[in-house]
Amino acid sequence: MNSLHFEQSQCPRCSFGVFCLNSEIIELGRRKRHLKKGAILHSRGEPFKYLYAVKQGAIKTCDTDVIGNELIYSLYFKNEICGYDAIYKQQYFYTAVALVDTEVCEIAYPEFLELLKKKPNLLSRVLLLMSQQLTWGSYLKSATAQQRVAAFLLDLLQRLSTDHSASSFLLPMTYRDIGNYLNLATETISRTLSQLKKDQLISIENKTIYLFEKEALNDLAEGFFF
Amino acid sequence: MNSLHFEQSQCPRCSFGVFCLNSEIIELGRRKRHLKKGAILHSRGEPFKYLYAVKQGAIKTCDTDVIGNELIYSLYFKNEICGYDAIYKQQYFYTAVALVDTEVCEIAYPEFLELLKKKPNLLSRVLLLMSQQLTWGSYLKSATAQQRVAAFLLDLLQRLSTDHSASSFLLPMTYRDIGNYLNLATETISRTLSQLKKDQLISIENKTIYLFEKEALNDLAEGFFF
DNA sequence: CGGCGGCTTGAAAGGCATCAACATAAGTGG
DNA sequence: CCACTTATGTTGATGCCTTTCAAGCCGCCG
Repeated sequence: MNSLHFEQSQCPRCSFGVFCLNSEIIELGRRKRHLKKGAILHSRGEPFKYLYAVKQGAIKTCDTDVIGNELIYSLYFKNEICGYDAIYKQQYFYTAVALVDTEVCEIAYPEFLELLKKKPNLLSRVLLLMSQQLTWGSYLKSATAQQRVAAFLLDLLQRLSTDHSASSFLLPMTYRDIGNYLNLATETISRTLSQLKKDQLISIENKTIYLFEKEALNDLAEGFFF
Repeated sequence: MNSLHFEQSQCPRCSFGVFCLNSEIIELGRRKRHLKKGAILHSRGEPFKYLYAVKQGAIKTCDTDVIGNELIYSLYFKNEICGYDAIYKQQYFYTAVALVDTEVCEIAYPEFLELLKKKPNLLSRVLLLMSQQLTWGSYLKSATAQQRVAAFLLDLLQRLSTDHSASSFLLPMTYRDIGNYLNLATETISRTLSQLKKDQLISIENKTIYLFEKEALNDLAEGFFF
């Protein structure tokens, strides 16, 4: 689909995908943190020190509004880097929480920056990946619940599966989380997924979601993918 | 408010704000383009060649869905850089259109990258500004029309005014554009603004919007600013 | 086994979209 | 400069989608 997938297979030694270049980053990110489900990686407003590379599991960045509702701003899965948004204010912009048991690598920003200055190839890749994050969640602008859910499913499939032909993934979050991410009530998520099941586009067993009709889902999502 | 405003005054010779460093960028961006209101800067899917620094005016990046409705993904004003999202796919992710008569500078990406490799200080700044763009539009996740409109007004005030104490700005777009950006109907924008006028929080003369009660607006916006 | 969180389904309420009509402003051509 | 045309903004009435509230079921973990 794009250049990223090709390059992800380059380095079999770690899970950093394109971000790994001659293992420098591995050295930088050698300090691992293990987070239990629900554990806080960092809180909003804390001084920014580390980027975090997700090696296993899933992270949400979120915030709670005045009424106490949670809003999820971004999701980060395996091989994705979390924390770029904190560079600007030198504070974490959101609170980051583990959605499931998760393993991350700390990447100290000053060292990261030094490395970028020394390694031009790495710089190109980092800009590439930051650019990618600017395009994330574009489907959140779509109007109806069905559009957003369909696009979300295709997004997750792409980001959670290792090979292109995959058509199922393990959902690493609750319906409430999905709702908080898509700006929809939990009940709406449930109802929309039920409808998609009834229409034979997907099936769900426990936490595994199968996407039978990716083309049809993409039509519903108004062509955000493919 | 943050480090950015301080540094914006460093270079009086151009409008690049923090992005300007010892004038290298000026050299890179010396090719200007003048766009009439409504003119297309680039279309979705075109090969990515240039970043664009907005020197005057305003740019929207948008797309039209299946039904023909326009969706606006980002807005770029004076001193802001447009096009980072195209790095990832090496194609422009959205169509960019001038909202008013606009002047931009072309920055060829290969040269830009070379310059970054040579100038570490510039690199830090670029990462800072890309980081900032990751935080843009976070208020689009808020629930009600009033919240989104209030946050939008504060956002525009901050980005369109040169000094902190300003409390008015010239709206460089139509209500339809605002609606397409906030995912609200034109009529809803009109009604919401009318209500804010009635509540004495703002006033509007022609295209100039005055924000009398920034604190109150911020309360409505659920604290996205200040 | 009990309790709690997560999921499902129904009914009702509310906010925003849509449609329509009109008012006003902006742009165009004579 | 004015008349005409088009785009933009305003206001009201109606309907629909999603939220909210409520009740019940299921699965998981202590």
